[in-house]
Amino acid sequence: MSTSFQQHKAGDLHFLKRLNRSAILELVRRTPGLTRADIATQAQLTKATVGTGVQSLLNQGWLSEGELQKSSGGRPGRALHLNDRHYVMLGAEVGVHGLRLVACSLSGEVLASHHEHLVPTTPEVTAGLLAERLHSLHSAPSVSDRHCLGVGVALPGPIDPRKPVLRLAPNLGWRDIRFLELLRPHFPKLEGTWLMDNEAKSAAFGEFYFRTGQVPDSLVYVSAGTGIGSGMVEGNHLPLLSRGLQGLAGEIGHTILQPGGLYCHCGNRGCAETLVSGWSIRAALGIAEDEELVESLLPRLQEENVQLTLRRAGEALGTLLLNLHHTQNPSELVLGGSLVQLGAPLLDPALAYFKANQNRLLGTTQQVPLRVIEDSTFIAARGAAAQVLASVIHGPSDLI
Amino acid sequence: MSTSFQQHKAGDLHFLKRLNRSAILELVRRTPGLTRADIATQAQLTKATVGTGVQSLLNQGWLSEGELQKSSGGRPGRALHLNDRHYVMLGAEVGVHGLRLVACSLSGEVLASHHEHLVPTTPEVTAGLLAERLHSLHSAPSVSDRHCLGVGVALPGPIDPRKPVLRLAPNLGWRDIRFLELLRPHFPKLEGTWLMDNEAKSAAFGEFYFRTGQVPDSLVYVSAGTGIGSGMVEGNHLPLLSRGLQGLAGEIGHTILQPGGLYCHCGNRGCAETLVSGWSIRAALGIAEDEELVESLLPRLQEENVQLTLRRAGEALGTLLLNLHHTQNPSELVLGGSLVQLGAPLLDPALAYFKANQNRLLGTTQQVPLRVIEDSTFIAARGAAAQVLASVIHGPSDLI
DNA sequence: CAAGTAAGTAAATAGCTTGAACTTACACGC
DNA sequence: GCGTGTAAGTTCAAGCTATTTACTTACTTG
Repeated sequence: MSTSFQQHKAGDLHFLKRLNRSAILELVRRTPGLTRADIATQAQLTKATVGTGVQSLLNQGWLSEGELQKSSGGRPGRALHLNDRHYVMLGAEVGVHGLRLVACSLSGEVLASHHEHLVPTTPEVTAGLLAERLHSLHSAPSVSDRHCLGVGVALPGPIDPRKPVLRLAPNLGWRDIRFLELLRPHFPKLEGTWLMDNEAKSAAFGEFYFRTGQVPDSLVYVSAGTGIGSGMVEGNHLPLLSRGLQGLAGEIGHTILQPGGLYCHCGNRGCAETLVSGWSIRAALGIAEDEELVESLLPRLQEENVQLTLRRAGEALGTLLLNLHHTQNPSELVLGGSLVQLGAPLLDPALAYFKANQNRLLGTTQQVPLRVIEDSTFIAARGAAAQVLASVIHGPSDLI
Repeated sequence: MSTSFQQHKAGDLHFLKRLNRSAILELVRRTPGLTRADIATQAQLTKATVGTGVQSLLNQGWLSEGELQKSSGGRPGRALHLNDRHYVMLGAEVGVHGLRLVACSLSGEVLASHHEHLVPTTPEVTAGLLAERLHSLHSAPSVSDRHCLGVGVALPGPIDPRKPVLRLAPNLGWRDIRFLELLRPHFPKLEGTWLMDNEAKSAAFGEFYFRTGQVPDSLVYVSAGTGIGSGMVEGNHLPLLSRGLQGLAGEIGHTILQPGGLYCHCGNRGCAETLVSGWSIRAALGIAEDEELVESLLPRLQEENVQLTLRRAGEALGTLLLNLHHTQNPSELVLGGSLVQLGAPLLDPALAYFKANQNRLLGTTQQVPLRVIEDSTFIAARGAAAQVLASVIHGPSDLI
């Protein structure tokens, strides 16, 4: 269960037709307002092919026609946009501290959302509750009249790359859970794509896929919360999300930053998470599990030991970012997760370290764009919805 | 200049035809001995399409027919193989200590090779010498009667992902070199693909692309020599080699393993290369630049300080491997480079650390295959040749 | 030796993109 | 206000590719 679409080795005429439809849709998605003529130029197709392709996408509710462009001497072209009123994707995140749900339009706009706190419990109970909330969201006023493309679920742990199994979620206490199998029976009628993925990977995918205009070649999302994870997306036309052999790609919280350092819950020594993570900050400052970490720390940011702890964690985070820079060198880095809300005491040392050291090797002045997401509440859920959309556009669906 | 082929967003009938030819060729390449019927099943094409496709590939010298398969009740199928006698690719590596060249058949067999030592000099002189050697290789008895698909060059530094520029080769003292532009004028007649890439990436690509039978989903090659670099390849049908925004993907020698540690030549502190690399071992043991590192160390392996130095370097190497495991989690790790020749004193601690700690997080017993290449003299050059082949098969060539 | 089975080939058919001609729609100059 | 120029978008016959169906080939089994 993933977003690595069958690289369709070969195909027939129907396959070619679908490929061209996908290409047209992707072009308009990435560059809203394109005319048929623009598409023909960019996709290397003839006007005729684009014309019929666009017509069928209009009929099926994927695209809508907009205003006329300004003429540049001849007949003005008609702008094309995503039809943002016909389809909807549902996305959800099962986090350590609660459930987050969104209903998304094709362009990534959040039509409706829901967030509730939840103490970690069994997969079955969680699935039941999530199903209930999904049903509510699906019947919300702005959602219920749309065709639903599917449901994506983001989970806090590594996913098997070959089958939809959550291998481990240390902070939920789950292991080898086929979460979709618990969820689907609650939706006997809802057709469409069902998928699940790691939360950092879903978030990375969403941040990449819903981008319009200048799209980066690759993007890494770093999720800093109870644990630290990352996801990398790459490849413009057919975005690829690496999972790795065991789904461990992006488990950067368990890269070693301090050989011989403190013991991590995984059993290794000196993991990044022993230096920067929700749990290590709790441990350093003696904050109990049942207290909200961010809420209890925000009033205490002036305390000296809090400042010191966060500065050290921030330096480790900066090192982690630099190591990603020298391992995957993404075109854009995005930093999210609940720890971001701790603000400057944590982030300033991290960003300062990264900015000061990223160009040492090449000696250039080009800075890798690094974006900090202040409120990442719904980022992973929205990313899971993006994965649903991508699986429909690039996958074997006959909706296109 | 790279191996990220235009993801041909869309296409016409001719494009589809070419796609199917490529798919057939790739299938036979990966699984020699396949029959037309097998191909039809695996590529989801009809017998008729496969028949005409195979015929055209036979005519063009890509495939050859082999023996009849054993019948399973009906007419036996005829085995298909790569025609390993018609084409040739040239690959070269410009290393810190010399030039390595190979001529490769389609299956990756080295038909002829050449290795010579060379003290670092200017790009122009190097290109002139390499051109001379390439000419010799091209006119070697087993090579000259074949059609040459092109030339690939592997270089010891990061390559710009958008244009064929070697941005930096610290150990050669080069910066921003358009090496192909120095090389091509020496070959007024030789048509075909010309490309250059980082040596670890070329090596990774070759190890992945020439594999037959069970092909891993992804592969990381770690090149341990004067510096430390890596390359990752992913995606079975259309192998993708990530370079990153600035070509820094795989510069794992400059990931920080020891915050606040020794200064690296890049200006940062605690880079992996300060702990494990040709130059850091030289520095630790006082071996001069003009001595061959491996040759001078092999007789001294019993010395206590040598053992200690190599053990510490080995532990750092093990950490590096573990960090790759938790960042990219490749299906297979391959370790090459000149330092491998130092053998057990360096490798044992590295492999032991990696094996002991790779499964802590998931708690499984599945071991990631880790292959050590004893003699990696021609690995990168052969990989560059593989990239030439891939660019012909997947690129816009009309040879297929 | 006949029947059965599966691989591979040949010819007619269906479906997609193309190319060229055509229509539409605006801008510009007089 | 009108004619000309330019470019967007549409229409339809033509060309090309994969498929479908029927057929031939070639070996195994009873």
